[in-house]
Formats: sequence, structure tokens, C-alpha cells
Amino acid sequence: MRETNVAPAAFRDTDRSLPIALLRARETVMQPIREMLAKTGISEQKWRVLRVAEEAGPVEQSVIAARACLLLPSLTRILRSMTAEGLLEKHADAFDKRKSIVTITPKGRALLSEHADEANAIYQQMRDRFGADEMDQLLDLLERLQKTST
Amino acid sequence: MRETNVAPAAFRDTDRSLPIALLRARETVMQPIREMLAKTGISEQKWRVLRVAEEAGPVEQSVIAARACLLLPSLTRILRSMTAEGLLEKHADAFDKRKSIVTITPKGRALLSEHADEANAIYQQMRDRFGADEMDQLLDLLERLQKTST
DNA sequence: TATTGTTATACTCTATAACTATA
DNA sequence: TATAGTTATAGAGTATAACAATA
Repeated sequence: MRETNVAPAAFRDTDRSLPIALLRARETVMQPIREMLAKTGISEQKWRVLRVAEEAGPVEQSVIAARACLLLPSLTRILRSMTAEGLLEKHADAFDKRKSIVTITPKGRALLSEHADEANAIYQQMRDRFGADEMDQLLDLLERLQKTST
Repeated sequence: MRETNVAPAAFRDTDRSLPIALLRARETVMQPIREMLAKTGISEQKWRVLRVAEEAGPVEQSVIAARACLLLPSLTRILRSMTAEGLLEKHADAFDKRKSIVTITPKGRALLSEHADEANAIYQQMRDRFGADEMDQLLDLLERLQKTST
């Protein structure tokens, strides 16, 4: 199946290592986005939380943590500062008081809106360079990977 | 071009956001690998450095930093502990004394070899679930993305 | 002057465990 | 007993700037 060369460790090239390839691709893709976020003063993680909160509507924290790829203790801290900034609101779930439901505020939405054009322009430029078909294929495959792994 | 809905922020679904999709995919893919690395006691970052050092042969630190997706100050610290552990060696470049060349040691190779089978088995299982064609397509697309972005 | 790598620093995230309160 | 989230803590990475040595 795999060819075992004279080299002691029989690994694929790192370009064909899925975790490494995903990381490198993400670093590349994030570069222009980081420049944009630097201007907003908001961190990558907070940006993800905002995106997820806007998309998911009022949801419990665990859902946000999972979808924004953050651990709950990290999210607790992040939410503390984001609610203080007025970007999000938290309130206890009426049916299960253990849960706290997070909702994006108008100010949070406004922050997203302010940068929507620039963010979409960055995406569009990447799509143009990479190719629209390739971009769609890549996103499809990433989505399918998630589904098979669940 | 893009449709502006009633919703204030006109963003794609986060599933179709390339940075978020890449991050989620990576988190999923890393799960079994993290379990493996936990047993070795080596961190994700060190594992990447080892993989890159083995693949690239003796190279200067900047190359390792770029290929392992680490900043130079982080790499400096990581290399300090990895050379102390005897996994890597560093020596000044003969032609350009500013550069320091990093080389993997037999002990470093041995560490990789010890886990090659398990790592490859994890990869194979993922490939079986996801589909061999899909996996190849995904890796091809990620590689092409890197090239167009350079 | 520019480049390679180191050091210093402040901030943030990660990972884990122990804890509170609800269920 | 189990679950949702918080707190505490240790370790590590990020990001930036200032620096030393070399080119």
C-alpha cells in the first residue's frame, strides 16, 4: 500500500498530512482577515463567536463553544468581556436554569455589518484567485468531512 | 452580485466560511491524533516541528517556522526544549553565521518511527470513512490553494 | 542597512480539575 | 448521579518590539 523507503519514519509528505495541510491553508487564508480584524480591535475568537451567535440565534453556550471551536472555560472569559462591551447578552434558560442563553445585540450586529463588505471582498478576491469551482468543491468537501466524522 | 437580505449582516453561513470550515475540519481531524500525542507526552507543535525537520533535512529555523506554522519566537523556545531532549540539533551555518541550521537526531527519528504505525492507522481510518477519492481531492485542493495564495 | 534569530513582555488560549447550581 | 457553566491554575502560544550578531 504505502511504500516504505530507507528513511526510518514512514510518513506521508507533510503536504499530504491532512492536519498540517488544513493548518497551513488556514494560516494563509487568515492573513488578510487578520489585517481586517486588527483594525476592528476584536480578536479572531470573538469574531467567530459573533458570527456563530448571529447565525444560530439565541443558543446555549455549549453550542457556541462547539461551533466556534472554543472550550467552555475560554468561552466563559470571552463572553464576560463581550457582554461587558454590549455585543452579546446572556440570560438563564426559562426551562433549564443551568443553561444560559446567549443572544447577539444590535450593537453586535452592527459590528458585523460594519465589516461585512470588507470581509466579503476578501472572500471574493480569494475566490477569484483560487477559482469559483475549486472554492465550492473545497467547501463541499470540508462539510462532508464534518458529517462523516460525527 | 450577493443578495442583501433583511438580516443586518450579510454573511455567508459559517459552514461556507473558509476560515471557519478549515478550523472545524482541523479540530475534528485532530481529535484522534491528540489522543495519540497525549500518550507520547509531546505537544502538537513539537510534533509538527519534528515532522517538518525530518522531511526538510537540515534547514534554517525560518523555514521550519514557516512550514510548521509557528512564529520565530515560539520556535526559539520550542527548539530550546527539543534540543535539550535530544530530539533535534542546532549548529551555525558555515556560510552565513546568522543562520542556525536545525537537524533531526536519531532519537528524534526514533520518536517519529515509534508512532508512525499508529498515526498512519488513524489516517487510514479517516480515509476509509471519508472516502479515498474525497481525501485525495481535498488534499489536492488544499495544496492548490496554497500555491495560488503565494 | 537589511536580515536571522533571541529576548522580553503582555495578552490570550489550552487543558484539566474542582466547584456550584440545577436537573 | 449527571449536566451546564464557572473558577482556578499551570502551561503554552501569539504578537510585537527591541536587541545582538552578521551580512
